[in-house]
Amino acid sequence: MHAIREAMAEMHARSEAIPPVSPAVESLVRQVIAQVADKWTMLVLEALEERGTLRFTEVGRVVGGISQKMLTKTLREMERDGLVVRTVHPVIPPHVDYTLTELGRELSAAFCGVWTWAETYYAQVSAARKAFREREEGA
Amino acid sequence: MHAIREAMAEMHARSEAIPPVSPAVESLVRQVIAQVADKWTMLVLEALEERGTLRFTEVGRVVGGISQKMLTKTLREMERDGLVVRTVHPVIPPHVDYTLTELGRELSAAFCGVWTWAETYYAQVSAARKAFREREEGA
DNA sequence: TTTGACACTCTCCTTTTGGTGCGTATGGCA
DNA sequence: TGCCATACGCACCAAAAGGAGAGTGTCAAA
Repeated sequence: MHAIREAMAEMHARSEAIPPVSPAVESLVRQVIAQVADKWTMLVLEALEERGTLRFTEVGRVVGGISQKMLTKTLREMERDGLVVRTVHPVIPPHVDYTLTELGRELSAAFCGVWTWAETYYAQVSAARKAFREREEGA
Repeated sequence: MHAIREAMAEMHARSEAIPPVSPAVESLVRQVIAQVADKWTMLVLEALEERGTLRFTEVGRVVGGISQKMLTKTLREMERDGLVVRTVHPVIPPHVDYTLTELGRELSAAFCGVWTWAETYYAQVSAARKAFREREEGA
């Protein structure tokens, strides 16, 4: 009855022994990856990379299709992680702008490969999806 | 009263004019990015990249901390997108194994930069987070 | 005869994600 | 006098993500 439970428990237990680097580092890296490999983060990163400094609404416009709530949240997290600098000009109406830090620019460069992959292979991905759909419809 | 509504509407309308490439391609690329830039997808990709062919439970063990449900879902999506090949050996107990396709290997290579970034800069990210926490506690 | 193994599927439940719409401060403009 | 603009915060709600646990089918070993 509890076969799966035990199997999964063992799976998790044994997985501790597998990582080649220290588990603490591995965990941190995964945490960073999980938060950084976010759709909006990638999009904002790209917007700031190719446009330089932008204001709040400008980021939204360039990214496109993002709600104010998610824009705020994404920018806050990026600021917290040291990817962007938030500069507030105390004027009325408020003026805030966002710029990538060196860390942010490095990350953007790292993601460049993924963008290139997507642009190079998106046609192959759609083809694969189409074939998959047809296979399961035929079944 | 409807200032925000109008601002956002205009934001979305104008955003159509900004992308440098065709909007259809842009949309597809974003779709691909959004699905591929997923935590579990990245982790499974890496597991298969460095271990070669793996069975279902082996993938789970190597990735670590993933539920069966998410493992199934992630592998199915990757199969659908042409990133992995799923081979069923009709024996009992069942034996299914997963291997990266060329497309999958290319994507894995593309993500390599992000992994490197995370490993290189995770310490800077934690430092940034710590500084951020202290700043907001002090405020 | 019971049990375990694999690779799932299904249901139930909680957590997270994300959208909408409202409120806010205040100097400048009509 | 009163509305507009910016960059949010907050409350409410729907949808999706994700985890836990049980069930499945069949054969071989205990």
